Amino acid sequence: MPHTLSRDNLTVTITLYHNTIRKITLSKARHGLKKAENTIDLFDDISAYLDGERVDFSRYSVDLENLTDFQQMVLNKVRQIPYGVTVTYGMLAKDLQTSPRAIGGALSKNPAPIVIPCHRVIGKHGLGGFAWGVTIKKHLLEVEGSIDSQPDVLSRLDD
DNA sequence: GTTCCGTATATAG
DNA sequence: CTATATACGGAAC
Repeated sequence: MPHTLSRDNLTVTITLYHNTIRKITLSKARHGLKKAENTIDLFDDISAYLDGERVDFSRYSVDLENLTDFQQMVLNKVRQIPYGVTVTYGMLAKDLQTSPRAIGGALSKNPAPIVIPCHRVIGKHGLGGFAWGVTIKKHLLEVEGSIDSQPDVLSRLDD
């Protein structure tokens, strides 16, 4: 049974298994949906994060069991990217001896956005993709001060 | 600005 | 195994 937190036009749902994060999904909040069950620590951390606090999510464990070795390698690497820092798909590819497309493919399987900060991986030219919509990716980067903040990003665009 | 190709990985048939 | 699809990058036009 997933927990839901909704604020700032952003809805976060979290599925836990014991003390491990199974899945996190992000979406634009729909009208009328704004109940928050802040029953776990992670919600406090995510809420603080969305307030612009420099939160460290490294203490949380994420279930990567059903991913390939390659995908786990990429995601574990991405967890090491510090707050407010962005790298490109190409930089990670060079580091891991693979191709930028392969990096993107692995990131698209990220089960826990924010906790595993795949939004900090961007294209050399544009933002790149984001499984939950590039608008949300842009929002997260603005929260961290990585790109210039613009008013009400999430309600401006669709996906 | 566009289009096209090389690349690595995953998935479907 | 072959074909197809990618959250890319770079060259060429």
